[in-house]
Amino acid sequence: MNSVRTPSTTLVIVTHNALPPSDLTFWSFVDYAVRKAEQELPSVDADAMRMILTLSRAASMVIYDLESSVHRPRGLTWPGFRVIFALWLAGPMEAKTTAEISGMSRAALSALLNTLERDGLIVRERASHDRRALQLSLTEAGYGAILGGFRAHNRRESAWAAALEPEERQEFVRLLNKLMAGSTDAKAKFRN
Amino acid sequence: MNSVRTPSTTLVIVTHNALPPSDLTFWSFVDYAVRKAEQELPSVDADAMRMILTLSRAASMVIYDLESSVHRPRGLTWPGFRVIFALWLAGPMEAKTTAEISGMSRAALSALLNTLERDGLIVRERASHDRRALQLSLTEAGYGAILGGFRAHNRRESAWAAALEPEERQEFVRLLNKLMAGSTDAKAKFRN
DNA sequence: CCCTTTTAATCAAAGGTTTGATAATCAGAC
DNA sequence: GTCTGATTATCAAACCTTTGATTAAAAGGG
Repeated sequence: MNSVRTPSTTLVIVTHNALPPSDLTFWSFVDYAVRKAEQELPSVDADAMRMILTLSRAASMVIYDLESSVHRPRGLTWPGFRVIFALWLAGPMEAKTTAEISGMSRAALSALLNTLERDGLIVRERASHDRRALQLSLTEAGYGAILGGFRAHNRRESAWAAALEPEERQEFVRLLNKLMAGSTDAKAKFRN
Repeated sequence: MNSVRTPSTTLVIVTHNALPPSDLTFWSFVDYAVRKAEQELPSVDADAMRMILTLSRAASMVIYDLESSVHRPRGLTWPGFRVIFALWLAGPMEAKTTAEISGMSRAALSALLNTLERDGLIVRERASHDRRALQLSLTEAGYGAILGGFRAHNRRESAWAAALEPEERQEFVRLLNKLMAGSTDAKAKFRN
């Protein structure tokens, strides 16, 4: 276990990258995992692994913070926020479009709309030109919810963004855009 | 609607940032949303908004691709993968630690373990030193699943990472780390 | 040693997601 | 016009997540 105990001192021998699993955190695990995977599986693409693991965990932490500190206290879930956010900025639109721009499948949106409609935030109406289609729009309450919710949301975004210099933020966005631009090459699978 | 039709041509007048909502995609909505929010709410911190929106959507796309193209076809969900991935690299450990490093609450892990145990991928055992605690470990099947699953996962990570130059990947990871380092300043809320 | 507090895990209810099926409507071919 | 195939929305089952109890065991103070 790399530790030697005497009556008065504890000597810990840290070998390159040891860190007892019980001291790992969600974030420090990234480093640990990449090193361990390289030992375990020499053929691993460690740079790619580190990049994607770091990206997914960072996003997870930011989103968890926004949802739990801003939206849940106001009675909204993260997906619920995404939907009324889209309706706020893009205006009334067909459900199909809402699903696309808020990043969920048509089936997931269907279920989510039951809650949003019950809570009086949105209205479902049959489209006039196509009787299959649904037209979605915000109610007054929905408009109020997104206005207040987004203000608080954006304040929290500011707090996060303050960790980077303005030029770093710009470079960061550029890199994310470049990464996504390559998604077609990577033949990535997208939502229905 | 900014478009004029003649018998032989269609002239589209693109005013700075118009784009009918029905043509928006999950990704192009980022740009649209930031511009629209600036009009709608002049006090918005647009840089922070763009940064966090871009981050969350990029991560969502990458994760959706990995889950739907790699893990679901192999019978694993994304959270299920995260758990056996952690057990693979950090070795047998207490459930509390597994929850922390795989990024879920203890309650969520409890539910997830029912599935993983039923599928024969992990074993739950009572810890000897503390009869409240659970000791988790991979079964042979679990080990096989993560080995094959991670190889495919890492190949897909490589495909994504190929969009950036090596130095860009490094800078990208540096920026993500800096962003997370600031999370304490931002007083972010973390999972239980 | 007993009592209180803390900690580990689970349960319960409500909600959101996935995949795969079903019902209704539209669009194009004949 | 009618039939066939595509499109829109919903449903159903299985699963994961959240918050807020509850149960059981350990830790600490008197």
